Amino acid sequence: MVRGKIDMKKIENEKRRQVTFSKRRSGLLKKAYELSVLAEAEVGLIIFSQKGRLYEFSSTSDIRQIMERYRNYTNHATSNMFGEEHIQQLKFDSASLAEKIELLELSKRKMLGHSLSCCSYDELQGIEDQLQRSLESIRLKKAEVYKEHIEKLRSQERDLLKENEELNALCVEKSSQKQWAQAEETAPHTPRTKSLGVETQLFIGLPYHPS
Amino acid sequence: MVRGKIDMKKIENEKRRQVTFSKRRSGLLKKAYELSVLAEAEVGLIIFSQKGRLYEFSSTSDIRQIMERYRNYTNHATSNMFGEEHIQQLKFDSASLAEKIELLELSKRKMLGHSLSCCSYDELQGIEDQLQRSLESIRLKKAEVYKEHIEKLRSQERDLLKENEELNALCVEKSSQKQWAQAEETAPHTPRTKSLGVETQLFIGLPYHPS
DNA sequence: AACTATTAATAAAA
DNA sequence: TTTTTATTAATAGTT
Repeated sequence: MVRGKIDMKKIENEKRRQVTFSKRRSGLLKKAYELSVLAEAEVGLIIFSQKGRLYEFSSTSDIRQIMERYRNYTNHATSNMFGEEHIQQLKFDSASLAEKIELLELSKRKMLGHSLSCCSYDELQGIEDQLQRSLESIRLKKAEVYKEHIEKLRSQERDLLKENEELNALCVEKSSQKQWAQAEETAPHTPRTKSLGVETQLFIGLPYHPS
Repeated sequence: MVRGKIDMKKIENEKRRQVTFSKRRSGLLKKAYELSVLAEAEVGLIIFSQKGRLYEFSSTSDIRQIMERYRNYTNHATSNMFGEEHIQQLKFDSASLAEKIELLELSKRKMLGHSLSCCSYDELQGIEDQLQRSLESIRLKKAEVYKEHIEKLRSQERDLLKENEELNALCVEKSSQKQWAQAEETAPHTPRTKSLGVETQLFIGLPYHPS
């Protein structure tokens, strides 16, 4: 290369080898950087010295991303479900979820009237307003549910009254058809209704029907 | 670099960038090779072009060896980080966090008076009671903050009045010293203290500073 | 892809 | 190691 071009083979002189490693290493890292910048390429470079020391360059924040891309590129068959990138993603997800929970819990505590020490007056006012609005929503909803419930009961009542009426009519009809009039006179209806089960109670429950 | 040294930033001209990528890529690969030979280093180099094409160099037969070595080197402590068990754990964590968020968000929506459709009457009543309690907490806290604020203002007022008094005394003293007696009599001090607002007090209070 | 002017890299020395 | 120096290598712009 320079000033006495050297053979392209291992430098046997340890000192010289060490120096050359040091210089060329930084040159290589620099060139890797330049390529990634100038041509917007994704470059990952790993160097282990003879002594086992690690030097690296990555155009991305984490060289593992590039290693992952390499893995996907070379054998996309092997799903990357065990790739480090995937793990990093999962960790990141967990962290952001945890953060979200933190915020939600604080907000909830404040809504519950706790952890208020750090609140400014304005924030307190904001929470109060929100609670007031919530209370209104809740009360409206409650009234709505209550109304529905009443409505349902009324509707049931109407149905039952109607059924009752029909049953009464049926009874009257039957007794006249079969000409049990005499028997009827000596033994009025009451005993008959007495032994009826569930149906009967409804029958009894609504005697004051106006119609 | 050469013949019109270029800025170390992305080359915008696509053609030029492509050419530079090509030239520098081979230069980089060559240098990586030379370093691995001369210094007997273990070198792994991965390059992805902008179009996603892969170029690589490895001093070993398989760059994965180097990637593996890298992984061992960087997280020898967390050796089990690629175990399936660990991944399952992370997934489980994420899922339970997400579930927790779901619950918190629903609870929050209810507290905000939304998503009430699915609530029973009793639940609505419970939320109302809670909101009512929260509102009380908030109002107590608000009152407390308000009181503190008032107290602070009062204290400031006291301090300022005191300072004012001292300054007045000083003025009187000075005016008599300087024999301004006549001017002082026609314009007495009182109007000065009368119209004090918080900011104004400081503003007005200091022009009379003795120094 | 080849050429060439010019800068960058670096081997050797200090 | 770092700096200096002499020399080659790399490469930007051009053809």
